[in-house]
Amino acid sequence: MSELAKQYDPKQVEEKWYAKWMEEGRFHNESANGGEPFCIVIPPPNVTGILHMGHALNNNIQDVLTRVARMQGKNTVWVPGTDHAGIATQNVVERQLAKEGKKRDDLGREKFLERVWEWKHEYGSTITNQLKKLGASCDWDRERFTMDEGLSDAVLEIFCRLYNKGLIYRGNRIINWCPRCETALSDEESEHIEVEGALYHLKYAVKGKKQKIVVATTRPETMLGDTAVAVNPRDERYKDLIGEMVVLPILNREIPIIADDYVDPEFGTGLVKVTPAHDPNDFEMGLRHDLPQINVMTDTGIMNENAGPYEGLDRFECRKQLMEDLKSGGLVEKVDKHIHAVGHCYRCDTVVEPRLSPQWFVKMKSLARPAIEAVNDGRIKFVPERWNNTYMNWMENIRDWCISRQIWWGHRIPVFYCADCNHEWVSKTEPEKCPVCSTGNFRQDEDVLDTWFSSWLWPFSVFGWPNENDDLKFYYPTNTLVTGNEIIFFWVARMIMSGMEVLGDIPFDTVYIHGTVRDDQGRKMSKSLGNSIDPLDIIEKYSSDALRFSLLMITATGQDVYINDEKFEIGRNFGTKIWNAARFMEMHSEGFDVTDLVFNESDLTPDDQHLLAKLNDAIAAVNDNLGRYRFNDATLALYDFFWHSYCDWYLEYAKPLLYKGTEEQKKHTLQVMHFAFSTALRLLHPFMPFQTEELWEGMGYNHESESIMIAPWPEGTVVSGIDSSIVKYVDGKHDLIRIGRILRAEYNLANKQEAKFCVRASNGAVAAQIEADLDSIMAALKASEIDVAVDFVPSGAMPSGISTLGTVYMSIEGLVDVDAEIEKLTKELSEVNGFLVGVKKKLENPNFVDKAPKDVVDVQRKRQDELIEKSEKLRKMIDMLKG
RNA sequence: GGGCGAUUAGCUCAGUUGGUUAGAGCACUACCUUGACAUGGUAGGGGUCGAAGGUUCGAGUCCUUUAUCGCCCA
Repeated sequence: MSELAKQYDPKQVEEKWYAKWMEEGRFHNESANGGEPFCIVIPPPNVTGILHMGHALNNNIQDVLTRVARMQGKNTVWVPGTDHAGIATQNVVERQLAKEGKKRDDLGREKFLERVWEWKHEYGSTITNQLKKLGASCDWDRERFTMDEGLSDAVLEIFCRLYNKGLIYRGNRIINWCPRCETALSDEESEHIEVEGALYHLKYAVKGKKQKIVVATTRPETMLGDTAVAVNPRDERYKDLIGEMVVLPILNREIPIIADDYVDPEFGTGLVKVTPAHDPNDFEMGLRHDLPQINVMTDTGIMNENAGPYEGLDRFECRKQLMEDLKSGGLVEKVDKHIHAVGHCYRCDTVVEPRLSPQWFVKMKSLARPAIEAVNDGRIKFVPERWNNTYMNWMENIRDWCISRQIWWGHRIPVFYCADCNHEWVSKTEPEKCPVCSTGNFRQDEDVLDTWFSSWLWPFSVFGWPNENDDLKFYYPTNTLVTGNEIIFFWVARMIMSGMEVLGDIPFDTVYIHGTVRDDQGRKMSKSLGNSIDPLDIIEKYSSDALRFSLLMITATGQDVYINDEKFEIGRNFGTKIWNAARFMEMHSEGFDVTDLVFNESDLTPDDQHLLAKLNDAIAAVNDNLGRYRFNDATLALYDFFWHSYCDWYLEYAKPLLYKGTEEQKKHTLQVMHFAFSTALRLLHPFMPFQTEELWEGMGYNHESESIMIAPWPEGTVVSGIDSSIVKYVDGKHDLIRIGRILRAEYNLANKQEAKFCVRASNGAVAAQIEADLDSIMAALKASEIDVAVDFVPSGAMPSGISTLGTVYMSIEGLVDVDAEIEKLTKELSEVNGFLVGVKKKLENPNFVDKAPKDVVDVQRKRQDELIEKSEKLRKMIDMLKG
């Protein structure tokens, strides 16, 4: 046993152990080692990312699951990695270039990609290094990156397979376009945010009539691309207008009034403008009515030549200018405030422009079917279960996935076009010639794939798919996927689909969805709000263990977590408590052999049994709660055991034995203590890996296993032969001690003052139990003497309280100067009564009650109640003393 | 508009299948530097469980209605 520092120094300890674990290869495993597999794949963070509290929570949970499985002896692998975050990373490097006054086009595609790789090599491991600070026991030998050769191969492979199956196609459709990133986005990447906009009511003239009609729109600038006006065919108001032409203001284009069921007669005026090139519904309508599609904007959101006089204006500038022009032409009926959800780019927050554009899509319907079944029949379980609904709802209404992006950083679409014969084909490798006409005159598609098109393969691509191999066979399907709700659609659902499609099997059996980490006002942590709490700061200030333990303790299953700095004191204080308990044991363990913790069960005292029963309970609680992903309850059980059962009760019980007991008693007590402590330490390890390892070594428990990481995980009942009636007796004893302490507190006995107690036990058996156990009770109560009798009758000044084992009396004779106490209390009583008279007088005065502010009156009422109570208490005490 | 979640102590939250007196941490009050620990100990105050109705021997928990807040989808 080495000597424990008086104060625990987490910084040095945490660094030391992580390095050592790495060095000893404790995180690594492989299929060849056999056994029962346990595997988690990390939700790969953005390579541009820096660790935030959400990551901390997410990885904490994964690490707990991983460490438990490892201790259970499973062949455990937690695969780490990052994704290449196409748009985000490209943005970062473009910003870098901008500082040099350059654009990506200045470099060209190849040179630009070199720059991105340079950036990746320099900064790309920021987040993985931060994960190490958390204590994440990832198998770093298996670290993957979605742009790695192997994973890129998987992407091309699946693309070709789906293309050849007809599940990938190119189509000219309305997609979400980010004018800042200049790329298409998938529906999921356009975040709907409620904004206060306006509903503009515009007047269009009906051709050949004096009549003007009014259409309502939220995006007036798209009017320039209108090719029809639509009404509901059943709308009586406009029946006569169907088939007429209207003249589009400004451009004076003549467009028809059409009838379509899509139009909601209740919305706006019941007349809507139709812009097939800029709205998905209008697009559909346009197809039904064979309308022209007029795109009025460029890639960067500038009005194009179709916008007539507005060409060259930014879309929002155009909106302003156009409205002014219409207003001065008397063509605006009104402008109403209107709150609506507007799509924003999830990478740069720019307002997304729905826009007609040729893009690549994945047909999702047939992929979704087996994925729906897998969840429906319970092969994949969501925890909490309610996320099933979210998943199902999305899956059952799934739309095709736009996978092409007009950026450079990513997997280039492996589609080739022949310039001579127009043949289009896919190839994983760079082709030499057109397979149809053999010309070398062909080109590859310029676009790259959505980043999620690589991460949806993650559970098997990390194991080398499409190459068949033992690791893939052994670890797939993986076990638990741990993630936040915000990527159920982006990632979780798609992984299930790809897994079912490619391997015909689920990618994981459980999806645990944890909550979002928020600040203490419930706001999402964000850089722009400046309310982020950096996990690294918390580690610096408290410790990684404290961060981990606190975070799990305050995170109820699936609920959002509200945090502030102070919450992490929970974990720090808990760590300190355990450290000091260990130091206490160490102080008394000189000459004690920690390798011999086998005690004779028949020698167990009531308190021993009570402690060991609580240990059994804690083991059951931790295992049960982990099984149900109730991490907060698991940590609470540990907290309660260490702090209350172990420190508050057992350690205090042990003190007299260790200080004054016989050698036999000392040895026995230490055996029980070390047994319980080392067992509980193992139970705590997944939650506080560093400190538990430090203590495992410091206390000398490493004779059992070199590292606590691989010590056996406590399961089931670790001590048998515990008599539940004795455990119940000790509960009663604790209650009795509590009552005794209340008496001491009520009479203000100083700590050092010993008091005489009497217990009228509820029956003879209990009396005998107490008699046999008197020393420990006397120590806990600082009693000079305890009389135990079933028929005790108090005499003199003996206040009492009722405990489950019987009535407890405390003699205050000699301890309290009765006369002086009576005098003191009487004085206090008259003072209280004086106040009471004053308050009553006030409250009986109707002027006061009616005219004074309610708050003030309430304060006085409350004060009256308090004074009455106090007065009665004092009178009782005085009577007792006079008694 | 549809779906989901939340509403319990001053604050942040637990409360599982309906079951004794509704718990924890923080904060607060009093006392305590005793021999592990003041990042601590002992004791204490603090709740009409958002509102209304219903089912039940019994409701924080189940049902209905409703209010407020948040999230997702359209």
